[in-house]
Amino acid sequence: MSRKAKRNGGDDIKMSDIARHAGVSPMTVSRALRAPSTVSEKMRRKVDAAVREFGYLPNRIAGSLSSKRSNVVGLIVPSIQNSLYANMIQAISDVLRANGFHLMIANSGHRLDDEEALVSALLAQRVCGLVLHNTTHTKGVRDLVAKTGVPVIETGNLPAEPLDMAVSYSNFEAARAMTAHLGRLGYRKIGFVTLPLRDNDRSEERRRGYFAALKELGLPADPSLVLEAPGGFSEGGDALVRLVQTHPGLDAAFFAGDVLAVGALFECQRRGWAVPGRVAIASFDDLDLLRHAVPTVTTLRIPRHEIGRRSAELLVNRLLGASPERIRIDVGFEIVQREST
Amino acid sequence: MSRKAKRNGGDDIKMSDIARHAGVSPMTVSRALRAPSTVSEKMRRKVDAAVREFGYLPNRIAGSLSSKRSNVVGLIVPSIQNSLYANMIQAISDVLRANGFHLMIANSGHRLDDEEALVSALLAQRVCGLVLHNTTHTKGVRDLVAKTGVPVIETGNLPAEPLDMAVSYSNFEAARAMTAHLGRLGYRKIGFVTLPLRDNDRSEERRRGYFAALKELGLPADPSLVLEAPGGFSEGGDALVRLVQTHPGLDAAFFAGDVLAVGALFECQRRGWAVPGRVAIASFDDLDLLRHAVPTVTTLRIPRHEIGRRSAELLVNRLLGASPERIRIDVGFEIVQREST
DNA sequence: TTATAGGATGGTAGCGATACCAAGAGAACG
DNA sequence: CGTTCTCTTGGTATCGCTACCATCCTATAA
Repeated sequence: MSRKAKRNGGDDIKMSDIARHAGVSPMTVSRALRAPSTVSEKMRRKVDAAVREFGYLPNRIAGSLSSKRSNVVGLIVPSIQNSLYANMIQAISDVLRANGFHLMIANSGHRLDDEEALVSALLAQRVCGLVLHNTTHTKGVRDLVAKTGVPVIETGNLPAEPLDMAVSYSNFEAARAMTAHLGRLGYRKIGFVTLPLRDNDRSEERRRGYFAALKELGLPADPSLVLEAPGGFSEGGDALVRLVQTHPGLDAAFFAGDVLAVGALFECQRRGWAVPGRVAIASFDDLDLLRHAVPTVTTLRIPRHEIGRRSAELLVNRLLGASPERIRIDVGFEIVQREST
Repeated sequence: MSRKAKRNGGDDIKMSDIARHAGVSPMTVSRALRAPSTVSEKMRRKVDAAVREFGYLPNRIAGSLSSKRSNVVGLIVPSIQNSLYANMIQAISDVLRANGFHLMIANSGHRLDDEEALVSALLAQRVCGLVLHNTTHTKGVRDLVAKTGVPVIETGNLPAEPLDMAVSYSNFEAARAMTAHLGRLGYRKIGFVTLPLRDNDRSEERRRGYFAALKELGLPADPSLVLEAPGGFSEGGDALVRLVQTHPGLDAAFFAGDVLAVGALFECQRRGWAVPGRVAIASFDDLDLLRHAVPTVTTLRIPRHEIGRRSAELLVNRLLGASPERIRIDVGFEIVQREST
């Protein structure tokens, strides 16, 4: 009673069966299915008829082995449970599907070692391309990528030296721009709440951007204005409360994660703190929610969908024959000024 | 310059190479990797050394073809862009990974024809199991599943007659329970806002549940109290406003989608309508957001994570040898009474 | 000691498709 | 009318691994 027994529900029609029943050679069946234009009308009709009659499903595993070509792309995200990745995944999935590719998804849980294990596993499955939502990798990952030569897209941040291709925005620039924006609006005591920094280059970059902007604004860099919080609504609220308590003069808070920002906003509503009267709130990433909350929340719009789309397009082009070259695309970002600041 | 050329970054070490370098037969390598206990300590060490030296990655495509066994499970969801599926996907992904399986994800965009095309495609990839977030299928899907005999999990709703295995809650019962709950709280004019009904048995079931509850409560079934809205915050707000305008006596609104409910809540905040003073709001699905919004929102807690986990567990058990049997698991739901009602 | 079982290895034959080359059938040409 | 060229079609040899069976070796029993 192996898995095998289960898979064969008694059918398992193969190409040679179709060929026999259609009165043609297996090669003709193969061609009729993959490149109909190379086969005469008559043959194609015979094959199509037999395929329909038996409900034949070509075995892509065999096809891939034989052609040394696969149509599955691997994607590794830190967490599936995050709507921010969802937009990107959707876009990738759509572009791939339109080009006959499939998507294998795995999540690394923000752990670099797990990323390496997953890259290995996906490569063993012989994926034809890889999308990594991460730009710092273990040596193992770099070696594997180099050795196998699979096309790789890195995203989530703009690496100085991409493994292969990168499509992203700069977390550093985005955080800097938002902080500068707050400064321009007249805020002088700006708190910063970051997601965990460990194993996460994105968070680290954002924090650097925040400090860079403070410097440019001529504001003091006060480390006690920076709080690290795990994701979640409550954590955002808690962080804001702590900041306000330790810094009575705080006039704005920049949250490097949209859920944190919304959590903070709710906390303000609960406590009756006017936003932005008592404290201004700025967020990172344009969650739909932020446009509808009361007040609406100032944030950075990151073109997540575009990132996904362009990543998949680059990958597909390469798989379809484009010559390999290091590409680094900066999709940029946009500050969306709303009521909360 | 085929894709092939790209894939061979110059390496492509195969099992026989490892065997040669380790001074053993290919079969021993195969066994050392897949069932180390069937190989002597000495052999295993030789093999491991060679594997590490060359950075050998077994070719699972070849393995699958040869063994007629695959370790990839296919998942089809209506849309990836929905945090509600995200919880389930995460759970599935985790369980599968812990058992050495991988996940191929596709989205049907709520179109049954697309679902069929995807089932075909995934079956052609020879996935060893299928999870469908949908319980009404085309004949084509039913035939394919029957013919190939792949284990299938249906979820998203409790089908009367599952294709194979089903893990879900009852949309009908859930909607009925919430409507009854509102009735018990004393609300008498309860609006209902549903997601699009077309090709979506879940929405349809929820609506039936709403009407069933009204009947039990002895309340009139007024079709004009039911509004169909595409998903989205704005649509939720719009729907509520329309309901209130056409039914001045409306005292509660039940939204069959969490985003709609939150949109309505924001609209109330904007208009200064007290919730639940002016109108009570109830939601479907326990988005984290609802627990933190102001006011917190009464809703139905659907154990999405558990659904994913149990689905994957059932699948894995079957793949590991459990005998096939129709299984239908009702994971239930829970009413979470909060401030909004 | 010889017989016998059982565990560890190796050899061989596929898995179901595709690549590549050879062969046959017409069409176009001088 | 034969030759060359192009378009279709078919045969054969893999692709890289695993199933299955044969073989061998060592340990235990008789």
